[in-house]
Amino acid sequence: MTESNKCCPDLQLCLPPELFKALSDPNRIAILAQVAGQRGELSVNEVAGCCVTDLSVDSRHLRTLREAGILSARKLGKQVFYRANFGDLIGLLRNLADALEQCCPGEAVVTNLTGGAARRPESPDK
Amino acid sequence: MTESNKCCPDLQLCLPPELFKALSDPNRIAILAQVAGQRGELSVNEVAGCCVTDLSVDSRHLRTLREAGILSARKLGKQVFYRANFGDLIGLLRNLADALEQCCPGEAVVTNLTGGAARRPESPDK
DNA sequence: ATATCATTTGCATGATTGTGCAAGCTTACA
DNA sequence: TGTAAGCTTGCACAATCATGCAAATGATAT
Repeated sequence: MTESNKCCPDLQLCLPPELFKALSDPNRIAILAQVAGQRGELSVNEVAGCCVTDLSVDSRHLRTLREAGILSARKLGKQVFYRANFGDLIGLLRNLADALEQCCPGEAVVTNLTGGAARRPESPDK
Repeated sequence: MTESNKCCPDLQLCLPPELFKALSDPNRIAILAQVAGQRGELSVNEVAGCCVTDLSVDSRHLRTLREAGILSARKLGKQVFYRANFGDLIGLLRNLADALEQCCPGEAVVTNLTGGAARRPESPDK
């Protein structure tokens, strides 16, 4: 490549692979939805109640989500309570959406306004 | 769990693990940023120019991103041109952010308004 | 047809990951 | 103190994945 990243050189900064990796497992998504769907916080035991996997597995998934900044944890007696870090995650998603939108806006925002002419054949598929 | 997902039972639908898995690799992120940073479209060769990995590897990464709906491809002669599906991705991210925001808004949006009392020690860390 | 360019695919390999079980650790309680 | 509850960690194993090389496919040009 002679010229690279003309219009949004730091788009990569909005796309942390570690975050997406934390969200790339179906069981972790189920756990996240479980925690996020609760008003307050959930203990490891409560979270594990909705999973078919071993409790130790769920504990590890919770740890992964916490280390990714998606959940936060609080120890209370014998139990550890998890809750969703909504604010951080929402902010990150909005930032990412905005960054993508500002990146070559001609392609981004007005997909439906370009009319049928701009439509292209999807997926060569072999 | 006796009761599950009180306030947002279908949050999981906004969190497709396959999409996040496609975004979970640093090299794929670099490729995505490369394609997204371009005004138009990029051939496989052009994309590969910015990567240290083998061209066949980049071809596979592009395929992964295409199958995740993040990129779309168009064959032109011998070459295959990729471009970012900005609209779809932006919409998905915004939907997800909105879903999270509407999910237990007391916890989500006004994190700073709850005062210091609700603050909890982060990360038990062992 | 032959050669060349652009891309994809088959295969092998090393690394990472998700999982379950058992053991360990921390806290609460008798 | 001892015992149990709640959670984490060590270990092993199977599965997935990222990677590079070589071969194959598709398309254009000679």
